[in-house]
Amino acid sequence: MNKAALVYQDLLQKIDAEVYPIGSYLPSEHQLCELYGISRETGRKALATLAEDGYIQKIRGKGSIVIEHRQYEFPVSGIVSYKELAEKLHIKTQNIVYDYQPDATLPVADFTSLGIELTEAPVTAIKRVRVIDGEPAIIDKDYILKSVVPEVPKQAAEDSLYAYFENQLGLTIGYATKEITMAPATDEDREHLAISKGAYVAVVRSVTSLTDARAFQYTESRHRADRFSFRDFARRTKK
Amino acid sequence: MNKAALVYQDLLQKIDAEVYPIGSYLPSEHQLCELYGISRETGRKALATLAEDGYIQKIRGKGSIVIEHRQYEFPVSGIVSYKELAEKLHIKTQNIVYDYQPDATLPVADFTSLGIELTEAPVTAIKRVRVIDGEPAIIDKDYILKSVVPEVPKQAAEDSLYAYFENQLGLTIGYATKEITMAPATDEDREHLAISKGAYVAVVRSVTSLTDARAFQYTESRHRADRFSFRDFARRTKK
DNA sequence: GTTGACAACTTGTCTAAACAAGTATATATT
DNA sequence: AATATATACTTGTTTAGACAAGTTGTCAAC
Repeated sequence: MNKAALVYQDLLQKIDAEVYPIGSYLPSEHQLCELYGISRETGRKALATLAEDGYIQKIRGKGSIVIEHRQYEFPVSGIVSYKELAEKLHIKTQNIVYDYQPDATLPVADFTSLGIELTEAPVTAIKRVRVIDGEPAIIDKDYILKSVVPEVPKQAAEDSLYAYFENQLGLTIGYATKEITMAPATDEDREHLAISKGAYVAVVRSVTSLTDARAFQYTESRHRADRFSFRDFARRTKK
Repeated sequence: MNKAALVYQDLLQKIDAEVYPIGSYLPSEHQLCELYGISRETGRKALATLAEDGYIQKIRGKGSIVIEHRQYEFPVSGIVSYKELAEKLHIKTQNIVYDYQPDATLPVADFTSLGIELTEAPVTAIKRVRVIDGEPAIIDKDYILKSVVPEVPKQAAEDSLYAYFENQLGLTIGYATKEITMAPATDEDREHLAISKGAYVAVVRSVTSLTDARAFQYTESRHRADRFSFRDFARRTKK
């Protein structure tokens, strides 16, 4: 890990431990240089990341003040795998694969020189129910491009897809785009989420890409309304 | 504006104009130095911001590739004022203030040395209906701390609160935390949003702070389910 | 007491340089 | 033909320094 990331971690840990409580100021950039034996720019990078993640607010002429930061809330926030979150929050969760299609196809947008073209691409299609504290809360429908991941063992889906991609295959996830909407529950939703007729679900559609910019996974998550929560931190930027 | 921001804008404009289409590479960092007469670190800052905002993906050893970027979708994304979004998307919108309380109070969390204390703080309370293309779509309930903004004219609420804070008062908005949940529609929702019994609404609660880290505004937005959409771009970070 | 200038802090911006590390291509070797 | 190697690109990390600009307290002048 690089120096800036190490300083970031150390400062974050001290913020969590209230060595630097909410409302207090972190050491100045010059002090960070001496404390950690780093250059100012390196310290500034650590501070910039803390600001980006919503832990501090930098104030010119004054310093970096620790601001209130709400922890991750289940189940959608940033791009963290379901299992990582569950472990972080010490929640009992279960993963039931109720549909597994190793040889399906999916229409995929292809960016050719002249506009967008739709082509049928081979995918592995997986449907899962996420059970939280004994109650079914989320349906996940995953479609994984075979051109990037030739096969996805059923066992990987029952455990953690992210762990399989990153630890087993050595792929590195880069970024994802997400869209959240609301929709009336379908028959499939009602069956697996145990909800009544006329109820609504939160639908989260996302496309995940690797660090080399290859999009390889499309996911549709359907959440029970009473269990759904999404938290976000945004900065006002004038550009 | 600083050099990095100027380069950011110029590159972004060229991405939009497809001088650098999706899938192509931007000029290398060394080339940016010559093109814009800047140092490498300055160019890297522009690129880092483009990556943060989801326009490019940097690949070590290769370059910065332009990736697909979905435009803002109405109505919640980042921290942009309602009016700014409406103008950007050329949407006909109307702003009806149906409740205006210049002298209300709100329980506010106070972070003392020993835990959190709730105190009643004087606020201006405003309730508005956002009408999009002739249809009521959102209810906004705003509570603005009088200790920061002594008074909010009704006219400002009918126009744009952000414009009033930033242009009239010279305040600079820094950041906001948001939480999205779903809830059954209340009588108030049904009355102003013209929806039927048993329907659901998307609830967006947010706290907005200034750049000096003073939280000064609490907002609860209630969206008609069929009009609600939220888009997000997230990077996978290993820390 | 109030004001104003100053000094000493803070963060913001920008530069030039060096080295590490990943990618791609041409070239020589087998 | 296949393989290894050199090398010329790319981005990633880190440093040391300079100057700009916002904040705060001190102190002299009024």
